[in-house]
Order: sequence, then C-alpha cells, then structure tokens
Amino acid sequence: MSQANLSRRERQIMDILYQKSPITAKEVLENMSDPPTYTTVRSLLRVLEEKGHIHHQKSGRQFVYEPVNSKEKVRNKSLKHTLTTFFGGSISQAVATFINDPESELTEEELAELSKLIEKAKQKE
Amino acid sequence: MSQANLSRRERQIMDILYQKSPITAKEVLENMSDPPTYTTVRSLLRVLEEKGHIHHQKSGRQFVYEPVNSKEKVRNKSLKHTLTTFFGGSISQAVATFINDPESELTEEELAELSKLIEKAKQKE
DNA sequence: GTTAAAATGCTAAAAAAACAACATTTAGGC
DNA sequence: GCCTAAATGTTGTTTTTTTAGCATTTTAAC
Repeated sequence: MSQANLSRRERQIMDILYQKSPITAKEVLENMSDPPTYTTVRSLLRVLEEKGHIHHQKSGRQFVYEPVNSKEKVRNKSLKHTLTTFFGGSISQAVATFINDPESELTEEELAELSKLIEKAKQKE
Repeated sequence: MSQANLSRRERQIMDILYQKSPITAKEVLENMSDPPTYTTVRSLLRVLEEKGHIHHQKSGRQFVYEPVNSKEKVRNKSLKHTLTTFFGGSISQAVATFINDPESELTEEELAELSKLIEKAKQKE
C-alpha cells in the first residue's frame, strides 16, 4: 500500500511531510519544487486526508498536517523497495555504491557508526 | 528529472524495467501487480518512449524495452532520496534500521561484505 | 503462397489528477 | 465589538493518466 499508489503530487507532498511534519499548507508549498498555487496545495492535502494518508490538527488558527503512518513505520519498506529495484536487494551493494559516489561526502563519524553497527550485528549471529 | 515526474503506472513500469530489462510488453504485464490489460501496457510503454524514458529494440518479431538511463546512473539518486526523506540523509541510520528489521534476513555474507567495504573506506580517509 | 497466430499501430473514451477561482469563516489587533 | 488579514470551505474546469477497442502488419507453419 502506501507509497506505491500515490500520484505525482501526492508523493511529492508525502515526502515533504515525512521530512518536516507537522507543518502547515503554506510550509508544504514552500518546500515544493515546481510549485502550484496555495489553493492547489490545500486541495491536494484535502485529497490525501480523504484517502487516509494524512491527518491534521488545529494549531492556533491554522491546520498542521502529518502522515498517519509514522516515518518509522514506512521507511524500511521504502528502503527495501530501492534495494530491490536498483541493488538486487543487497544492502551491502547499496552501501558500496554510496561509498564510491564522490558526491556522497561520507563523514568519518558515519563510517565509525557503520563499523559499530556491523560489529554489533556480527555478535548477534 | 527521471523518477520524480512519473505517474503511478509509469513508475511501476520503470521499476520493473530497472529490475529486469530488456523485456517485452508481455513480460512487463506479468510483473505488474494490479495489472491492466496487455493493450494498456503497450500504451504506457509507448508514452514512456515518447517522453524519452525508455527505448526499444526488435528481438525477432517483438519489441524489447529498456530504460534510456541505466540502473547504474540513477540508483544513487534513488538511494539518496530515500535517505533524505526517511533517514535524515544518513546511510548509517538506514543500515541500522535495516539490520534491526526482523524481516531483513541479513546474511553472514552480507555482513562480511559490509565490513570489508567499511575497512576499505576507512583506509582511504 | 495461404493462413493463422501473435505481434504492433492507431484512435479515442473514461477516470483521475492537477489546478484554481471565489466564498466563507476565524481570530487577533485596534 | 469591528475590521481585516489570514486562514479554511466549496465548487468547478482543464489537463493528464489510464484504459482499451479495433485495424494492420509480421512471421512462422503448413
């Protein structure tokens, strides 16, 4: 379910919400590339709410929106989809191309963190 | 460009092509969940070709399709998008949740491979 | 070379998405 | 309380997507 059945604009908005929720319609608009009008954004948010993908609360006089399913719930599905589609399902293959990407700018901290994770996982086996 | 501006069906087909190309219209259909008719798949493929996302060659009497941009060219963009949207841009955070996902079934080989990659990256720094 | 099966070519209708104008409500400043 | 700015509510149009029917071409078998 979730991600796969969204339209282009719906996906764009959901991605923004996963990064920055809870946020207002106006803030959603500000984060959109190739943005439509404010009214259009509100329409899209209404449709997403009708479909059950997001909900809103009042914050002062305005609505703030956020996904119904938390980032934590859906992110592994998203990661797996990317791995399956582009990396033969292999996390190590993904890490390999990420490391080798000159634009990735992998920090030492990230590398150390990765080491720690892997050592821990090895001990569990 | 690429991924972001695709409609739902277009994305579904592109994902299949990235996993299995070059393949025929019939094979694309067989790999679709909630599939439309064969004629519809051919229409979608034609549109994708008009938009420049895929191209085809003749193989015997039939057409075989594949993406214009290779998997290798687009996969890092896709991975980065997932990292940015769900993991604060951090590869280690993604690996962490992947390892901790009970469904991930990380093999010993994969773990060993990850170790090797990270050691190599460390030495480069 | 006829035929039939299996492919592509062409065209168009139905449904959904994308967009936005205008109306109404709300809440805060005066 | 009144006013006004800023929000939401309602409704409709345009464009794109999704769908698929029917025609034509191709090729392999006979």
